Amino acid sequence: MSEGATGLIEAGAGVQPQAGERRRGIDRVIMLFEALLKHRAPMRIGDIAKMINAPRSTTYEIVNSLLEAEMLENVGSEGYVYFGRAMHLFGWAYSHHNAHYRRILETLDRMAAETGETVQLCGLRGNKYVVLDCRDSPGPFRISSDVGVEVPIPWTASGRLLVGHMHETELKDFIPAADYELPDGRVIAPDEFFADVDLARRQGFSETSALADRFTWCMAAPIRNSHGAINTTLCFVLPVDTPEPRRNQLLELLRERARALSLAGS
Amino acid sequence: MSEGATGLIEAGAGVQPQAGERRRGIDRVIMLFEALLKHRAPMRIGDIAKMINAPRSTTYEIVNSLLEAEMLENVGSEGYVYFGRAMHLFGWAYSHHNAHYRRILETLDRMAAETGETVQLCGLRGNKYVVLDCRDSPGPFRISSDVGVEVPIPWTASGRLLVGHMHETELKDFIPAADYELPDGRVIAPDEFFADVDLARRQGFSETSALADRFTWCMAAPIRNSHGAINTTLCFVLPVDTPEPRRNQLLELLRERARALSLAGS
DNA sequence: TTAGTTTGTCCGGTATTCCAGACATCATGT
DNA sequence: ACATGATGTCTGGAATACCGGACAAACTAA
Repeated sequence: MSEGATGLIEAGAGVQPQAGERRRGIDRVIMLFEALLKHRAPMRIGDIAKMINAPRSTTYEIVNSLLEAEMLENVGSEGYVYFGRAMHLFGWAYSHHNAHYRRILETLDRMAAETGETVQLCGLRGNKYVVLDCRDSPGPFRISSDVGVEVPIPWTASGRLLVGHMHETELKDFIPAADYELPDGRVIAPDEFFADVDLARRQGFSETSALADRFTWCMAAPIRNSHGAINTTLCFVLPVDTPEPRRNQLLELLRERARALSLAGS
Repeated sequence: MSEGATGLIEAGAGVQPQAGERRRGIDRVIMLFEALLKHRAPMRIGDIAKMINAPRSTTYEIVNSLLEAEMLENVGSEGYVYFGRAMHLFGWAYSHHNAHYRRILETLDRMAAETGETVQLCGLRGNKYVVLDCRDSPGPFRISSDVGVEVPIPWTASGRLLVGHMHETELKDFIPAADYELPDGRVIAPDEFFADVDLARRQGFSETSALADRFTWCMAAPIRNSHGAINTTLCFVLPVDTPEPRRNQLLELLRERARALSLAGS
């Protein structure tokens, strides 16, 4: 247990400043992109070098190659770089290459329009939960900037569904111990979490209230791929004080749409 | 003149099968992504190797690295790979990192909803024109799959605006001679094109009818960045037989919205 | 001014990546 | 049955990509 699982993510920024290790250009590139994603804002080359723990000269060379390929882009007056136009095209290609994903995005649009609530598409990335796309409620000010930000699985309703295929022993290895601690300091008992996962699997949806955030009620329903596995979830993010009848109505809609998007019958 | 400009794009697929040339991993990665984008569908590793002219063993190693980073993804039963989830997140980060781009996308949504027509956001990529994003008209069946596909500049209305900052001599070097030939075999006289570019610059918009496609009328208006340069264009794609009054009305809307999105006053 | 920090570029050497090729499997066709 | 071709893995060796470090220039602070 403990945190053996994090060992997989050796590219994690910052840690292990062990010097003198030569690495491949490809690996540097991957680390660079993940660092940029984590930072979520343009960075200067020197800072990138520090963040991915690479020599400055190497970083310059890599960044220049990527700039030329438009995978990175100069932003602002001097020295800052961020993702470039090519990335946008690659990402667009990813999200439209199959009819399935396109249908999911259309559903997202429709649900947001019909209900006026915040709708999200969620998935896993390594051993963390991420929002893959979202449509924000026009009402409350809730900025849609958390797409791609990694969040501990136990903090989320979707997370409980997305790990539904794992046994308890696997889960213990998979989820870092630190991830059971909520942002406000409370700690979720792992056994309680495992029970939640089990419940979510049996009832085919998951709800959390005031978990990662004291003011939100989250509900998630699974989208299954052609093998019946859960790749992504559909998810409503509601104000906690949403009246129960409306919650039930929305949950019904959510489950129906998620079922319609799933590829395999039971 | 002739086609000296294409020399810049040495990563262009297929050509120059000269063997025995060692290349950096980074360059292989870039070529791989561009090949995938051009192909617009999942590919097998062996075919990728041929397409980017790399040794098979090298290609396997690179692909596996990228798979692990989720920049590529296995698709289908066996052996096919395409862009992965990480690409989607990187691309999302690109298109949302600044308020400007977000406003552009919202405008795209609004214009599509208001008019029911096909709206596109266009830009340059190297010496080609590309659609960066689009909202399709619900009416005619026009599939929105041309985002990211490179098209010769002279085929498009937007292209005439996007090269407006260049002198005639620059343009001659910049645009490959072959790009003046339309898909149906007609050839645009370069001088005529230069005159079009000049006209577009002076009147602040550009229109083409039945150019790249016999059945469409395109109109484009420039979005200027804070330096007054034209980075992207907003564009309507209409049926050629759209009545003139409506065309004028749409053109007015287009110019107004594009102006509102531009950052610098004149 | 001086001293300190950061940026961008360049260069020589070596640790390593990338390449060529072999090999076992599997699929397909005749 | 055999022949053909593609897939995925592995290995040794040589070309070179990456690294450390130096350098000039620009910027800041006192």
